Amino acid sequence: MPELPEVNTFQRYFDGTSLKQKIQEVVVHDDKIIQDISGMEFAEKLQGATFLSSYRQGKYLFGELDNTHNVLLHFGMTGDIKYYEDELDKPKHERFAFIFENGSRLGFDCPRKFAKIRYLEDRNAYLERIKLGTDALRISTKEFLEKAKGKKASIKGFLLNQKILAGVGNLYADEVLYQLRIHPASKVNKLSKKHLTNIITRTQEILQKAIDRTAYYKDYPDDWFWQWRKEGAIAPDGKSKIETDKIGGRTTYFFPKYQKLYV
DNA sequence: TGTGATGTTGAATG
DNA sequence: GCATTCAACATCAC
Repeated sequence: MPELPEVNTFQRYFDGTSLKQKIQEVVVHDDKIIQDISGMEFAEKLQGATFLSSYRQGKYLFGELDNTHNVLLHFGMTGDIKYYEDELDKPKHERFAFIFENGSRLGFDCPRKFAKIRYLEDRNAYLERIKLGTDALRISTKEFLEKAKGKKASIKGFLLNQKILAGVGNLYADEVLYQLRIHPASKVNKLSKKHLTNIITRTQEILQKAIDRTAYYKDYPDDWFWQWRKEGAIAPDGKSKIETDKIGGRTTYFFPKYQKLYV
């Protein structure tokens, strides 16, 4: 699920449900995804605290507490949050939940347990330490071009690198390169300044449109790539067949006849 | 039944 | 030292 538009949608949901209510208790069913401290310590730190606001950078969502500390929610591949009152609505793979004073809960669901939850006293120090890149929606063309300079990596791998820009994942990277007819294995240093400018501009347009549609794929424009992004697909021109390859470490879908390779 | 998945990390490699 | 690649993590669905 969660790339930048999905996490942005989670953020709105979090803001709309979980701010400004005191956390009465935290229940932890499985503390595998809680980093550095035990589930019990996590619960103790949060008991009695209140989320006042949130901050998102790329796929990283931070709940900002009234004591200036932060809770980092990173959703991994299968993380999700759900606010509910009735126990019957508890998500199937809930790993922990905040219980608020009004009795409602914010449950964190995660079947695959690749999510990472952290209690952070100093958010900026953490971001500095992991060298998380500028948010993909906020990066300037200038900074993007600067970071691209001399890079020999594939454009796909470059876009996926969260230290370069934060927020683009496997699906949206394929989407951008399809829309611009650029082969994902093209080398960054073989792409023109014009290409690179188009890439960052189109990336931002796509992410923004996805956000406007609350990351709900069925509402995306008809000509977007995601619906062809599967084995056996035939391009809209009715001729070229889809191909998959491992590029930038991830399974990549593209139309080799339609997307030009620059190497 | 085996395979791969909307992600990240640290170790290995060049 | 730097840039880049790859296996590993845990579970589920096709």
